[in-house]
Amino acid sequence: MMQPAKLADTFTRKAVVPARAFRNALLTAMDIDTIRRLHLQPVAFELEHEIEYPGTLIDNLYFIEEGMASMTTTFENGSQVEVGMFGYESVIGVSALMGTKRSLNRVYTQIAGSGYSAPLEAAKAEFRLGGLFQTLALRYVQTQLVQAIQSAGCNATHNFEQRLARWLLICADRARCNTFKMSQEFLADMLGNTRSTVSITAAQLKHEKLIDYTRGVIHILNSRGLEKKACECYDIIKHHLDNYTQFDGGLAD
Amino acid sequence: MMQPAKLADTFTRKAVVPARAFRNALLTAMDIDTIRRLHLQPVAFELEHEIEYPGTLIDNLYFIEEGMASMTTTFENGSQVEVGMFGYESVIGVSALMGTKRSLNRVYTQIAGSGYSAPLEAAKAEFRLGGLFQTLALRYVQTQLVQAIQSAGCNATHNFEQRLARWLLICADRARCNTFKMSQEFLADMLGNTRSTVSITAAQLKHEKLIDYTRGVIHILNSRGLEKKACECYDIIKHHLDNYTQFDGGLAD
DNA sequence: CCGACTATGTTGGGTGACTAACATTAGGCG
DNA sequence: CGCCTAATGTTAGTCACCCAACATAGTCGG
Repeated sequence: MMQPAKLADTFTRKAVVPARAFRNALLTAMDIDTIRRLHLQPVAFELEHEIEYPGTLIDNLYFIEEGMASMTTTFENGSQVEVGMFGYESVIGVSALMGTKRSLNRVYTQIAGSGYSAPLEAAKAEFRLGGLFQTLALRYVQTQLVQAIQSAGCNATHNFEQRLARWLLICADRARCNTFKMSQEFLADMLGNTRSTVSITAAQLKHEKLIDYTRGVIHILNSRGLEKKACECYDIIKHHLDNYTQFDGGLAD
Repeated sequence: MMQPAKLADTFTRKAVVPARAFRNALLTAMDIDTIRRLHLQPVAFELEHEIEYPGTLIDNLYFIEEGMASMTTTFENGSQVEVGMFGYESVIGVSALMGTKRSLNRVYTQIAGSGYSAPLEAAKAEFRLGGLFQTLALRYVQTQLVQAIQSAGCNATHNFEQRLARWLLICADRARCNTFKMSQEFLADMLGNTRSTVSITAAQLKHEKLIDYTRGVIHILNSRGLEKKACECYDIIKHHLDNYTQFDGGLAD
């Protein structure tokens, strides 16, 4: 009832609808019975909407279909750094399945979009069954771990241009969109650098016609070229994010 | 038979031995039946022994009782950075329970010690039961994620002295030992900096009587003082590593 | 006791990024 | 249309750290 017209049919008429009616990678990989047991509710993610906040009880899992969200840590000195990105491939709140009741980091919408929520209890019950949902959730956690590990190394070794290029590419991949609203101030925060540094580096990329931007709207013009600027971390993270729902020839081998 | 005298009794005589005969936090938290089903075998971890290597099939889980191991990523430019530490609180190879068949990162012994191995199949079977072992393993994965996330942010914002102090403290905690063999060259590799930087910073800490060292042996003289030098990341990581096996008043609340 | 080696100290020059200003421009809005 | 504000450009001075090289000093095997 609260679902968009087409998807509502999936539930109310109990039609055998192909799972790919979903735009979220995890939901797409699940069978219709699992989906039904998750009691999904459509959600809109408005810009800057806070999906998780440190110390708050996790009561829902969120599956993003459109848009992008960031996970950040805030330090005592006030600086915040992004430590994970969530797009259509993601489920937010899995740490609640891992034994943590409260959010550890802030997660909030960077690119407005939509998705579904699932009550934590339903998700937990489904997880306990040990079936496909558990398998997928665990594989996603593993993917998140890969992201964090790679970021840790990347932040310690790669220069700002490489990291900026990587960030833009991953963002575009997660949001399935080459244009997004995002000020330089914002990018500086995400990458843990200053705005003046962003300004200089972004200008360089713009000059090389790899990206374009004006007043808070970034456009990726040449992803191939940008990939050459980015560090290897992009390929590694992308590979995991793209393939973790695949069971043949994928990451499990 | 391959087990040390005292522990061998635990198995062969089927005596009701308190779980705290173990020195590993996870094993300590498990009941004797679970332990038995894991088919543990004692292992010695010699210095620089490679426990995991990227691309290699994971066929055992390892529980460290004494000593310390590091997980590192190696980049195309040849530099390697540490992205996780394993001590008595750890189990190595959990990613195999999460759906990855092959190691993604290198894990090797930094401080020689000992522990137990469990055949992957036994561990998987136990995990599938959905009992205490699954709960603990998942909570440990969550802990690893916290470590990686915190490191990612830390590497992006905190200076070298803070990170060195943090590293030394965590190392000492993991190995339950204030003295360990570790050259400055090595520390430089772990922290993704150069040896000359380590030399200067370590000399400073030595001058302030917080640590002492000679030719590859580091001694922590004043952990309190060192904590003041370290960034907040130390407290956060320590808190998770120390408490994740606790079910009351711990992290789950 | 003597190399040889390993671990540490030290330095000078270079650079990427920071801080803290101030300058400029594009859009939104009345 | 013109003001206001948010976004971006730019600069000078500074700092942390890198690189590469060389200096020194314990330690170990012969």
